[in-house]
Amino acid sequence: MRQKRTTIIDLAKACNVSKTTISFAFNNPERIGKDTYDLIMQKAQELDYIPNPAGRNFSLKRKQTIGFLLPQHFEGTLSNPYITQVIQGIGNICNIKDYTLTLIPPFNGSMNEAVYKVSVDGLIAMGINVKMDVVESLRKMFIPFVTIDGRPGENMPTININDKKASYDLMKEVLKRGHRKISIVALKENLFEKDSKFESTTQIRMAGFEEALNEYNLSINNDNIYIYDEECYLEAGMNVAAKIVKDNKKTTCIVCMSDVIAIGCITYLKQNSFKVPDDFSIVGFDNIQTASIVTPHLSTIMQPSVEKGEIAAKTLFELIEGNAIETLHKILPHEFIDRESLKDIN
Amino acid sequence: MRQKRTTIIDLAKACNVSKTTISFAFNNPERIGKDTYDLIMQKAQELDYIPNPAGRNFSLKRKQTIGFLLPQHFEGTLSNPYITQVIQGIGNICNIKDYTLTLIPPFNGSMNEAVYKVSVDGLIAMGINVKMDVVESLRKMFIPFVTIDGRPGENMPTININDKKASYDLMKEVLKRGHRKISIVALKENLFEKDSKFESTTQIRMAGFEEALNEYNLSINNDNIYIYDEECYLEAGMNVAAKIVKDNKKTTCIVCMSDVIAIGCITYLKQNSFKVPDDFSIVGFDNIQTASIVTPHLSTIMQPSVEKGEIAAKTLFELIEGNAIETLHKILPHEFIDRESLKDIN
DNA sequence: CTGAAAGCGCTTACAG
DNA sequence: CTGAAAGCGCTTACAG
Repeated sequence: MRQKRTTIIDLAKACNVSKTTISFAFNNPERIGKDTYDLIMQKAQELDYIPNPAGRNFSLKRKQTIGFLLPQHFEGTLSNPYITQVIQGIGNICNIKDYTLTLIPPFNGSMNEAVYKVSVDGLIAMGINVKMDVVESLRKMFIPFVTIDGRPGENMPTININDKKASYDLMKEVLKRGHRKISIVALKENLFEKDSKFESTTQIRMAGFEEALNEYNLSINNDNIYIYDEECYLEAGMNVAAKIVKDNKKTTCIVCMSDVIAIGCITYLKQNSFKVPDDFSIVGFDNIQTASIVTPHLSTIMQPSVEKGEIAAKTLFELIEGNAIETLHKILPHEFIDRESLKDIN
Repeated sequence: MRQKRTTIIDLAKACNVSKTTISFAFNNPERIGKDTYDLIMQKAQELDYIPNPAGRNFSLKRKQTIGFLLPQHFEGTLSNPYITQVIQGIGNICNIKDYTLTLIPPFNGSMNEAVYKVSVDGLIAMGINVKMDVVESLRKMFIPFVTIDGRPGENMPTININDKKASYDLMKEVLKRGHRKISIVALKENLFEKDSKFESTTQIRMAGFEEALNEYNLSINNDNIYIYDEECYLEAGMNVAAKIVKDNKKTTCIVCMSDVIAIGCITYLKQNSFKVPDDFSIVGFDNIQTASIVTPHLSTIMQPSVEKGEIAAKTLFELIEGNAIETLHKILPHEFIDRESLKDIN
């Protein structure tokens, strides 16, 4: 076996033709003579020549890949089925376009550094805001991008559900069923959102909760409403349930901003001989598959995660191909799914 | 705002220096004078210059990304938590190396075509065999690669558990508890394995099952053992459970090659008022997180999925960096996890 | 401390 | 039908 990969020059020499002709053989065979073509293909076989996509892509000023900016490191991102499903959706479109999907973790904690070093035709991010550094970098680099669960801003395509309404709907259900002592488990803000000057999804959902609470003369600062912040892991859900039990505030319902956390709560409570929903009602957010597997089945807000990814990717490809996009800020439907974990205590 | 991305040439002109100097400013600032450096940085700001990683990478003959060859399209791959965890493991190492991870779906159904078009420093694949086309292509392209759950072959690093022993252990437990009428749900072979001349993980696990069965004077062809092939989806698990019920062969235990399928079975059976494990015992394979969430908790074979990914990635980076690797074929430990879904019927 | 030039592996407008 | 040459955006050995 040879020592280095065969290049177009090696093959050109071996065939006594120019690089141009080799290139044509592989990309526009109709432009060259049959004999030349046959010779080239035969020699290509002999020399194990496979055109190097890196060279081709560089010359064509494209990358044949789009990027997905992970909101956190891999472990924190891929352990959340909601995000995994968004990635599935993006992937479905990549499949159609024969593109690959580059997963981009923060480079030593910084999204912006990651963006600097990355080579993609376009980018999808979660939860970014027009005013963030990343957005400015992306613009300087002329990299098209769209954001999922980010705040709509000028000239930045976004895909969202109506988070405020969704969380309002969720809390409203909880209140309708008679719950007045409520523990809210919010999402710890991610890397993008650390900067408190930006409105985050967490904050928006809080506003939705508040609106529903107000209708019942309650508010987030009320003595009966308790707030917890957690990372989005099953274990975090178990820990927060332990805290809630220990705090002993007579909470009747735990409202989580994520199914993963809600399922963690259920798991902990069951392990510790509490009855769900008799001792504690629990609701979640996202409607991941496990929500309908866990016992009791989790009542939650369904959001179309795969579709979010698909629409984001479709939009991104429009941008990459230089086409106009119909709607800059797309809002997808959500729905309260009533299963077993929310009890009517009226 | 300008119309095109600023290049090194634009900046060189604006600063009245050579491209070399610009390049040094960004990569070896100690090699140039302070004044020149300051000027360059200031102009870079003004002109929104960010070095183009595509150019840099191409020049350096690297890609700063490794690839993961998806065994199927995105949806089928990412909906399996086992694979998602392998990807997490790979990602953990990418994080350390400041590399991105490129997910590569088959290009119109062909892994080989995908490989042809892709530009990565190295590749991790699942379930490939030395004799496959992909392997030959990868070699022609001088792309280092390692395979997870593939058949060990010369000069191809592999990461596996001992699948034969693991499935033997699993079946042995089932038999020890008195089960004699057993339905086995095998994995439908994936793209890589379609070619029946290659030994697949499915086949190896079957051999492990057989070995245990033989010890009890049973065999796969025995009248009491029923074989089903299914894709690795929850829905497929539900369907196969329906079939098993309908076939009415007095099966007492369903042995699945994947937790996803096993959980699908449980879900179906519960929905249809069967008791697990009283009416049917069920065991799985992988030990995904949901295995300990579903009721009854699933007894299964644990395999270290995240670690598989991590070791694969570490090995790949050794290859990329031209270092020697200690063990060509790594075998990781597995373990039978006894939970609630396998009943002793002795 | 700085620059001219060659090179990374291709594509393609242009000429013949 | 085929080729010489310029170009994609950088890096770097070499010279001064």
